[in-house]
Order: sequence, then structure tokens, then C-alpha cells
Amino acid sequence: MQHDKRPNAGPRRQAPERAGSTPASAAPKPRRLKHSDRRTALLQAAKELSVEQNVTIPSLDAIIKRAGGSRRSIYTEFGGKEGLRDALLAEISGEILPALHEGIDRNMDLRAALTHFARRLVCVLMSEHGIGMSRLIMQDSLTSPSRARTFYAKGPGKGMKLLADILEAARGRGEIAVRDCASAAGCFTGMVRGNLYLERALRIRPPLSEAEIEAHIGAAVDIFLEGVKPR
Amino acid sequence: MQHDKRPNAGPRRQAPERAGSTPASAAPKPRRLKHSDRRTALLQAAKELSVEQNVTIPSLDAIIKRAGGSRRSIYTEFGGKEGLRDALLAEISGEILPALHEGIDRNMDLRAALTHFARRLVCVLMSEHGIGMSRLIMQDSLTSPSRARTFYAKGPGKGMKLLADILEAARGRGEIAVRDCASAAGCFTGMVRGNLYLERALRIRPPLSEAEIEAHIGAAVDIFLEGVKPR
DNA sequence: CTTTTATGGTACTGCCAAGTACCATTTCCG
DNA sequence: CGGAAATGGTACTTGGCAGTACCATAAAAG
Repeated sequence: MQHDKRPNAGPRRQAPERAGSTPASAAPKPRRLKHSDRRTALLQAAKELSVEQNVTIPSLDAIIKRAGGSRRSIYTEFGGKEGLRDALLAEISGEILPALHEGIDRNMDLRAALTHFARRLVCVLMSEHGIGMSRLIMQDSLTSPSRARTFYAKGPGKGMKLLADILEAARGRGEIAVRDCASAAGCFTGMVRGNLYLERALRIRPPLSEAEIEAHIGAAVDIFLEGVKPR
Repeated sequence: MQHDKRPNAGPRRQAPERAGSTPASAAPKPRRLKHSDRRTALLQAAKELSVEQNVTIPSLDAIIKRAGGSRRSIYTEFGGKEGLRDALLAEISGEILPALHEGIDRNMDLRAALTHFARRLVCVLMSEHGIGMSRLIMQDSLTSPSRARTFYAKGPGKGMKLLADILEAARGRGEIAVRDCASAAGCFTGMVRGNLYLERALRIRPPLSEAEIEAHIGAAVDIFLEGVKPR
């Protein structure tokens, strides 16, 4: 063992081929990246590993191998693994959570708004990306409650508030009759998730087809609207 | 380093206090456990660590420290870590999943059956135990899809089937009008989970009070029954 | 009481990953 | 062009954990 037994001695690798002053004719040599580019590359690699490839917690080695650069980059840029995961979650959140609320405002026709909302939710949540993200945040919520809070506020919490506002407006117009719009919003989003999310997360069922999605959200909207109709 | 440098030499610990023939007067000496008792103790320790203390993946050392016994016990009993996790999931499933379906049959009054079902679901799923179990299976589903399948079949899948049967019976009596009872069952369970499960899992909200639970499932049952009523 | 068997305890090995140090090289700036 | 600062690459250290080996002891068998 003991590898080498030279604690702080000279170079371990003596200048690998230094042919003069860097051959400018050798074209495809990947240039060194700038600060911001390196940050982007690292986050991209971490995202691919953790979300798209469903790796629970990617190792720094794996991230570096994919992104290039060195461990030093991670420490100067993010301050360590925890910092990287903070940045990673922020990145993912910022990327896919806004898609939840796109193109919805509280003046739309209620059925149209609910259908639109449901479609967004299903597409985001049931995708590989969405499931990976859920797994990520479920894990992190153990070690870093603040991270979970931030995530919730930016995504699900915001969506719930938006939906509650929509319901509130509809109630103001007399289209629905519910006691608590926030509670009703929770019921609706839950119904949209239904049992499908669990089945997807546990890999019980393959990705949903367009037709399946439309059938499901159509049924959910029908039940909900009929259920909250004034009588 | 190198600790000792005696690969296969004599004893590392020379007979710690052997006072004659074991003093029978020293009372609280924990006796050695039998096979089945050891198994139980190991599973119990693993359960406490993984579910109740929310440790994602307890180490064998941690399990041993809590349960007593030796690493050897785990290998002779479960064949290794994976075997232990198999047994752990089976143990937990067998313990809390039956509570999901207790005291429900398809001849009950529909509202009563739904309310009962919802109450069971909320109590099981929102408890610390339930959340810990969810986390466990979500993790394992990555490395062992078959484990996830087994779990689903014993718990959520069974519940869904039961609920679908109940709805089918009600439809036969003309109490409700839905196209697909299985889909409607998914909608109902989703509505019961609502947004509460996510809030609980991410520790956004403290455990629910009895009143909150009753209010929530009351609202969900009302919306659902009204939504599927024949018209 | 003696022999056999199985269990408890612990040391040890090997592996993997986080974090640190350092050199070589590249880029930036005067 | 020439030096300073930053970056890429790699080795190294440390720590945790799964898995294995082995001894001593407790229970069981004779």
C-alpha cells in the first residue's frame, strides 16, 4: 500500500508532450471553458445524471467525467456537493416549473382553464423529467428542509395558489359553489394526478399516450365541474 | 497504517474477564437470541431506522448496533443487504397495508364506503410511517422494479381494485353514472390524497388534526358523489 | 461433563466517494 | 512579450460501508 510515500514532493507527472508552443494546426482541441460556461456544463451534467438517468445521487466523479473540468471547478463554483445540489434544484425548478402555469389566467372560461391546467400538470409530472425531479426533491427534503420549502413555493405551491384564484373568480361569477377554494384546488390537482403518478413513478405502467391523457383529464374535469356546480 | 500486520495469526482479544464459570448472580446479562428472535430484532431495527427515523438507506452497522447480533446474522438470515431490504419491505407492507382495506365491503352504502376508504387512506398515507414507507419504495423502485411491483400489487393496486368494485356495484344499483369505474376510482383516491400528501412528504405542513382530516375527506366525498351522480 | 454446533463480536479487506493539494497549462492583463 | 491569476488534470487522504474471516463463547447434543 502507501502508494508513493512522497507527501509533498515534486511532480507526479513530468510534462506530458509539450511540443514547442502548442501546435495551432491541431484543430479539434477543446478549449478551456470560461467561468459561466463551466458552471452551465456542470449543472447540465448533474441534471442529466440525476433526472434523466434516474441516478439518485450522482457522484462528483460522474459529473466531472461527463462535464469535463475538474473537482476544483465544483468547489470554487458551488462550494461543495450541497451547494451543487442547491443549484441543481434551482436550475431544474426554473426550467420545468414555469411550464405548469403557462398560458393560464383567471379570466378564462372555467372549463378551459381547468383542462389547460390539468394538461400541463400531467405532461410535466408524468414525464421522465418530472418523475426524476420528484425523486430528487423527495430525497433532499430529508437532509435539507429549506430546499424542499423553496421548491414547493416555486412549483406546486404557486400552482395551487393560481388554481385557487381561478376558482375564486368562478365562484364570484356564480359558476361554482364551494366553501373553500384552496381545498377544492387541492382536490382537483389530486384528481388529475389520480393514481397515474404512482403507477408511473413505480414503473407499473409505460408513459401515457396522448389519448390516455386526454381521456383522463376529461373525466377529471367532468367530475369536478359537476361536483362543484351550484345547486 | 496497516493496523496490526498479522494476517491470520492468533487471537486479537485475549479472553475478556472470564471470572470462573459466569456469575449467575449478575442478573441483567442479555442472553443470546435464537434464530427467529434475531430475525425479528433485525427487521425491527431496520424498520425503525428506515421508516420511523427517515433514514434513506440504513447501513448494516447501524442496524446491528440497534438490534444486537453480528453482521453474520444478516448474511445467514437474509443473504445480504438486498435480501434484508426485500424482507423489510415485505414486513412493512404486511403490517400497514392491510389497514387500508379493513372493514370495507362492496355492499355498504356508497357514501359510507367512500368515507371509510378515504379515512383509512389518509390515516395510513399521511402518517410518519406511511411517508417513510413511500420514500423507501420510491427509492427501491429504481434498483429493484420487481420490489416496486410487488408492493404496488399488495397495497395501492389492491385498494384500487376494491374501490373499483365498490363503484361497479353502485353503478349496478344505478346510484352513479361513470364510464370507467377503474378510472373513477383513481380520481377518487387522487382527490383524497389531494395536495396534502405532497405537503406532508416535503414537511411543508405538520401532521393533520382529526378535524382537518374529516373536513378534507368530507369535501372530497361530496364533490365526487355529486360529480358522478346520474343525470 | 464433554463434544459439537451455532452465534456474537470484532478485525480486516476492498471499494467508492468527498474533499484537498499540487503541478502544468491556459488565459488574461499590463 | 512576460508575469499573474485562474483552470484542468490528477494524485492523495480520509471516511463510510458491504462483505468476509476468524476467535471466543453460549447453547445444544451426546
